[in-house]
Amino acid sequence: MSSGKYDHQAIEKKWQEYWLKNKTFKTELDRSKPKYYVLDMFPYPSGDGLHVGHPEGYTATDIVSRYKRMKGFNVLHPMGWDAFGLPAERHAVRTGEHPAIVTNKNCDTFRGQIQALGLSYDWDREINTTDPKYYKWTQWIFSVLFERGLAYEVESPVNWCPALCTVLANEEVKDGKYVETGDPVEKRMMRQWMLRITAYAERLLADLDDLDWPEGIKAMQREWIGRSEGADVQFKIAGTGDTFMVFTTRPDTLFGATYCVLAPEHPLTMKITTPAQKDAVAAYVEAASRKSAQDRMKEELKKTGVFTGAYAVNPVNGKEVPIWIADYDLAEYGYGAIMAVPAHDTRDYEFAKLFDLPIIEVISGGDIEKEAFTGDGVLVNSELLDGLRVPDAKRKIAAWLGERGLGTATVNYKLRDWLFSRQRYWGEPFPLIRTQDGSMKAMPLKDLPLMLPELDEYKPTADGQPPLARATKWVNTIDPETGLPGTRETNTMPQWAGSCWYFLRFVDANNDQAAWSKEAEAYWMPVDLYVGGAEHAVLHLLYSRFWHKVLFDAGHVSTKEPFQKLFNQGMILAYSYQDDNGKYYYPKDVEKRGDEWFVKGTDTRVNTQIEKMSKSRYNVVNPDDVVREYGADSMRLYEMFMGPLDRDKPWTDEGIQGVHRFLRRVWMLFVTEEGLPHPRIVQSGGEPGMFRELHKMIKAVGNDIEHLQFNTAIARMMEFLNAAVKAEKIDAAVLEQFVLVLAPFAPHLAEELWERLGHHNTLAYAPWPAYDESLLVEDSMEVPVQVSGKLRGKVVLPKDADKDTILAAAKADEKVAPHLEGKTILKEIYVPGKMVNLVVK
RNA sequence: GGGCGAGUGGCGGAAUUGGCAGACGCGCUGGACUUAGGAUCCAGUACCGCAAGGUGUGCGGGUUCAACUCCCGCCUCGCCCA
Repeated sequence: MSSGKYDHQAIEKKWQEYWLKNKTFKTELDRSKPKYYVLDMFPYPSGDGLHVGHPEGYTATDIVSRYKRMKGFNVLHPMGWDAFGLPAERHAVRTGEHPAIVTNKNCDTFRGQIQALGLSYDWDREINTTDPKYYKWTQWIFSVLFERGLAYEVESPVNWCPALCTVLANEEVKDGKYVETGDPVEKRMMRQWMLRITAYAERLLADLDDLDWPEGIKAMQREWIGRSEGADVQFKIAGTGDTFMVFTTRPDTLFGATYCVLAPEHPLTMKITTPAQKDAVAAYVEAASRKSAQDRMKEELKKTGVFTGAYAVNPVNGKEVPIWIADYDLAEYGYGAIMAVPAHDTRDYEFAKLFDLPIIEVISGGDIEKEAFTGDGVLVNSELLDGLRVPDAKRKIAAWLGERGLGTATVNYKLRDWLFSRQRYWGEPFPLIRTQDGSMKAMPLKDLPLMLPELDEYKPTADGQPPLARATKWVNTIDPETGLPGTRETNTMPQWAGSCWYFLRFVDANNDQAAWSKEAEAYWMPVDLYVGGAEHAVLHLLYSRFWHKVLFDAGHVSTKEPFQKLFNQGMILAYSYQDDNGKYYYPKDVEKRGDEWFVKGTDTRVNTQIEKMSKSRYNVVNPDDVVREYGADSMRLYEMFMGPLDRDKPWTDEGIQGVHRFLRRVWMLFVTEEGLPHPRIVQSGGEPGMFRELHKMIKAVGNDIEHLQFNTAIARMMEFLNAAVKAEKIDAAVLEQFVLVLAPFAPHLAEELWERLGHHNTLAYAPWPAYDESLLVEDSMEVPVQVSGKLRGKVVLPKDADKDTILAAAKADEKVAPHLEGKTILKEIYVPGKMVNLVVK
């Protein structure tokens, strides 16, 4: 490396090897230092390799990690693989190859790509959710849940995806399709494992308050949990002994209930339907079973329903009201039955208008001829409630119902229990044995892990059972404790399981006695900074919080929440090029002529737009190419310089050239064309102004890193460089400190320059430079002068000039004076050091 | 319909508490050095205007000596929930 060129490939290879060989970023438990735990959402290692979106969050956390190390923190910064998942299983079904083989290959690819970015992970803590040494503990945590009564089996309507031969959680289904693949999803009754997350609804909601998370994410979780206060009210079915329960947030409007609605899945639906209505109701139920919950909510706009012929008795006044079946009432919410008060509920109002059902006003204040009135008002037509306002009426009617055993005040949640089983091979087996007498028990820790059996084929069986059913020897086992024959569960856990606790494994990743030690957990937890995409706003973050709280209750962890501060990086978008027929073109195949874009060498005009990167849009940027051409330091710097971390922003090739140029200019600040130390570096003296530039920059960059504002931090370094290249001579101490400030951002280049400045050890643990506030003060100040709010001139004065001096100078300024001519000064405002404003008439 | 977020030059974006709008970078224009430039360096670059000056942070109002920033009413886009 004797040449004077900035050879990013050689420099980056050299330092990446150095860091790995010397285990520079290996972290030990060290109580003499304050800890800082910085975590990335670990990736699913797909066959496509890393995407430029991944390094965005990873670079941000890496900068924070490197900065915190220099600030004297003991930093835990680990990486691993969320490696169970469908693509590997599909590959196995196709090829017969064990999914572990392709999974491990993909992990190797990801690791290599991540190491090529110079990220400072402690690779001794790498984890892989598919490793039996890892999933042993996932199974153990499941048994903790099981033993605490939080896991149960149920026969329930599930989202069945025929294309995948598996069920999906509600959260994974949108618009009747699997969100990941777009395959259609239908309803089917199946035996399933559920986790009782609803038991934690209240705490999952309440504990959000103390977290340093984006408000939007907290709002989404609150929305998802969906707490509402109201009452359970019992309705009788006229002429029979049957009753059904409804939950309502508006028991005060009971006197306005003019009909009831049962969900198509409600157990009474067919039972109460009169013979005349049987056919219509049956057809309706059948049609509803084909739609997903999301579809049904969407279709509220065009409401549908059918009359059962039966009537319910309103418990408050004994009036009979018709019972309808409609799919705007979902079986999964509340009791699958509602009382409808069209006068005061928008959806009920629309339904009543459509089917010509009566509308009775019970709260005055609106105009129910026109629309439902949902606001507060005074009760009318409600006997004992007349004259009360809504909140008082709610209290009174709840008490009234309670006294008569007709209802109770209750809290209801939208959150449902978590459907926790999948009909797949490539997931964690449930550590359970069902013995002949039908009882179920969790396997003891000493018998874990329960390994996945080897199979000849990974397809579901011919009769539709999950792939694990093929392993008959594995399924039919002997309970080692009782010696009785038993069977194993053939479902596996969903992909969320491994990611629900991986942050805990990182604190003690190689422990084979326990999932983690108490000491390590107490020292490292909670995660101080967790960075990832907003797409995990609800699912992963809610599931992890739930497991963490269970582990907290069981005494296994010491904090009630896992992630103290959360930050969501934005998406990296890219330009795409599409002709009028919708066909996409690669960026290399289009060119700009004037203001328009064309397919190269043709007259085919293309439209440009900024979109999410995807293979089908031909606009994916491959990080390997970027690293090869510009280097990892340029890649890191560019992704941080593009804009605020939390915002979506488009990738441009010119942009990365800009930061690459910056790094090259930094190189040339230190190294001559011959590869020698630049003569501007002097041991003493040098341009005195550079000290102030340096200290200004140190202060600004440190502050920006603390606030995750990397784009402005980089701008500050660019300003410093612009000043430095103009200086004849610069003190070596100034440049040395500049290298340290640059190090978290462009660590390879910084290490190389640090070595060339005569150091023999890595700068990873060199102290972050301190800035001297007294050096930041300028001797003179420039004060802008406004006349009636308009900028007219500027005066330069010694920094200790007093108000009178400044005002006098302002009035005398040659640019300002003409604007005062012939006017009266009404007011003189001086904001110290900032501004003069002379208000004239 | 509700909640959250965003809207600033040709482009990405800056602007601690209201105090010089456009930092920094890209692009573009002109120039220097060059066989060459996609290297490097210098100068310029919000808009209108020859200039003096005027106008400008999605739109319309308001508060203030002073508003990208605060308040009221709208518009557009994104996400989430209905």
